[in-house]
Amino acid sequence: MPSDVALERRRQILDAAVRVFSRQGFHSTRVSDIADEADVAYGLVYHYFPSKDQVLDELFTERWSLLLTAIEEADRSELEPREKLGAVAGFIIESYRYDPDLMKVIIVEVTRAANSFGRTHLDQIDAAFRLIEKIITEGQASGAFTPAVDPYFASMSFYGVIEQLLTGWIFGLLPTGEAEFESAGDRVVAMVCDGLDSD
Amino acid sequence: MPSDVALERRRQILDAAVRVFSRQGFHSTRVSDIADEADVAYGLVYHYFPSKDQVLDELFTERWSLLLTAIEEADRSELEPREKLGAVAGFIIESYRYDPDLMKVIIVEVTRAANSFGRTHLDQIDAAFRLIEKIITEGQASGAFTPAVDPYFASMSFYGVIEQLLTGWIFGLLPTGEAEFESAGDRVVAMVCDGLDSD
Amino acid sequence: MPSDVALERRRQILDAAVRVFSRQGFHSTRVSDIADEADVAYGLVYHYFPSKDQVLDELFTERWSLLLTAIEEADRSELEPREKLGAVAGFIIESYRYDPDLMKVIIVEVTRAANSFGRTHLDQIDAAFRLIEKIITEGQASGAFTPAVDPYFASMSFYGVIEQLLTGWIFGLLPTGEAEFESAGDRVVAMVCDGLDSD
Amino acid sequence: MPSDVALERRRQILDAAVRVFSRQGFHSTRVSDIADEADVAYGLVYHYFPSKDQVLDELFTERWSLLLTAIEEADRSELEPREKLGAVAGFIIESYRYDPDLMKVIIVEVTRAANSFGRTHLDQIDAAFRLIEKIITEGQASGAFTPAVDPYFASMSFYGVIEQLLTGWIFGLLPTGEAEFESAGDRVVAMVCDGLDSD
DNA sequence: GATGAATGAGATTTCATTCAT
DNA sequence: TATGAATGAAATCTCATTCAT
Repeated sequence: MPSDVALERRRQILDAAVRVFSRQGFHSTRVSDIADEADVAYGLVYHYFPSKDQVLDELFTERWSLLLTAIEEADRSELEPREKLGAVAGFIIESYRYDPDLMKVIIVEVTRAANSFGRTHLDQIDAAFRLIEKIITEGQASGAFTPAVDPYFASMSFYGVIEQLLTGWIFGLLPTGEAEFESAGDRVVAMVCDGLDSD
Repeated sequence: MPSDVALERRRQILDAAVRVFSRQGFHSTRVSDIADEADVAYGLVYHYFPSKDQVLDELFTERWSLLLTAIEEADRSELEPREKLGAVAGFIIESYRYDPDLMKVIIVEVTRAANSFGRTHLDQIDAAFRLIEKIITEGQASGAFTPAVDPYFASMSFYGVIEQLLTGWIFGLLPTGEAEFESAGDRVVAMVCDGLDSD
Repeated sequence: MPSDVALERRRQILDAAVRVFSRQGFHSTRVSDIADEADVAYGLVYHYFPSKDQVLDELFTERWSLLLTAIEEADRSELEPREKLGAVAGFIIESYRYDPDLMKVIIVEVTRAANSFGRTHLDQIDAAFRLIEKIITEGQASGAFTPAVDPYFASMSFYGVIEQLLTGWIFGLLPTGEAEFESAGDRVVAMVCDGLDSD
Repeated sequence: MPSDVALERRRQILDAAVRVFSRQGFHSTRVSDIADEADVAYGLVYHYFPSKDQVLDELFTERWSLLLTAIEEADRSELEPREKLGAVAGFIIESYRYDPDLMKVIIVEVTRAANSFGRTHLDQIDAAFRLIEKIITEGQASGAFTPAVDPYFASMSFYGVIEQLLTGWIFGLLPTGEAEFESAGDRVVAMVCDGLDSD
């Protein structure tokens, strides 16, 4: 039963880790950087986490489980299929708006890291794709979505568009700002649902 | 004027690097691993490349410039806009089919590596997005594509779908095989151009 | 004037330390291991002992002073010289029978540790050799023992045989059991006093 | 096929390790101490040895295998049983005379280290006891030695006396010098074979 | 060109000890 | 007395890079 102050310290370290991982990347971050950023002693990081890897693992899992919950909720809602996708996109975009550093870390260090963290968390990552797939399958059943596309492929495409959007923001290739964040969800949904072709 | 045998050695080392980078990831790969895989002496790697980073840089640049050329060629062709996108997607998919290790390395180690190689090569990466954007802009001008979407955003979405497709293959989430490679380009184009919505 | 409960706690910690030192060796034992084994809080070890070294120091001194007393008593007794040596050997063997972990710690961590605890406690160690030497010298004076051997050398030899016996038990090279413990003292004395040669 | 210079470097490091292990003890020796003493760069130690432990392992095994060979040779010789024991004692004593640091390291860090190196090398250690046992058994068969003592116990006793002698030298409790080294073997044999009792 | 030994800066991790409560 | 969080000084080991041959 960890005390409140202990939980606070963990949070302090996790938050600091997000900032330095985001700034320097996981591999260029030394544990001492995390400790310095958190303004705690070196060893305290190891008091709370067994390893540097575990810090990232926890950051990822914490946030990703929220994402899974959000997709499940969208799926269970009374929304139209297209709106469900909008809710999912909106959640991810809001996550970025709220804590861009954390989302940057997740996208840069985990979801494509096929030889390290991505492999470790593959089940969790795929769980999101499966949940989105479910929304699409239901949309196809209801006639909202075309049956012509494989729903799992469509799920990955949808996620790919969102991740590329965030990547654009991270790299500074796409503009950020209130207006952008507001409209981004709709643009993603329009892109994926309406497609490029005219008419 | 490097001799033929020298060029062969360079190639030998680059090809070996692709294999080990793909297998272990860039950070887990030691220079000695590259040398061992290439069956050359340790120091020879440094005879041909100034650093381990440069090996990856060269692998990326070599392949990415082919991609840029391919997109330019597609753009200059007489194809319909939608077919031009199909040509681009097809080129990337063929690249993966031909040398999955190399494409894995590029996607895993470069295009999202916002704090290292992705940042270094951002201009080259963005150049691809700009070329694709051009195709889309022209498609909008000709009436083939809807003017409702921002062409640069559409370009990134298009690329995001392809990269996610390859990521699915890399992680083993999507099936690979002749049939899949054959149809993949069309599926990407259909996804991006027709969208999910029925009719 | 430490309270009874305080003395109990000290004992609890010392006894736990014996078990973990014996099991893992002094260097592989963390202070937290001692605390865990003793079922007390981490910091309490430092409440009772100034350092981890001091715990071992105290374990050694406590037991070794009993040994010194035992040898002195044997010397002061009315026994024959050979029987005095038997009493000394018997005491050490009984010590092992009674608390093999403690004797293991003493032999493994102290009496040969020429660069650490053995050096620190050299006076106490040598005091034992001197007392045994005294018994032998008296035996030589009384004609029981041959004057041909240097009594200090003989003392060390006698102790060396006993320590090797215990080492054999510790390593599992020599069998342990009631019968072995019962006969061991006589066998040591026979070895040292009668020698190997026949007749 | 390591080159001559490579073998020389290994030797240089091993010899330096003997000196620092002997001076400070294994646990108080940092790898940098070995490197400094050998006058080589830090990393070179790891170029030749996978770990600090392996350095000690090699030192022990190298010397101990010589001891095993020496005991085997003594056993195979035409000497009387008592003289065979003298040859064994003499070899160990000469080993100490020739390289006291190495023998100190072996006795202090290995042969009693029941939780670390002693356990690891138990088979090699016991092999020595078994070979000595064989000499004693043969002595009993020939009538030279009394059948009253268990030969394995006698073997350990014999070794215990020698190791205690060396321990005495190491601790400075027993005088060293040419005369002592010369006579030591005979004294050990006299002690073990003739015993303490007069006639 | 080719070799692989040599270098040493740093990274992670451990853990004895201190200290605030 | 008792607790366990906090500290930070090492220690081991890695490995990119250099260099002598």
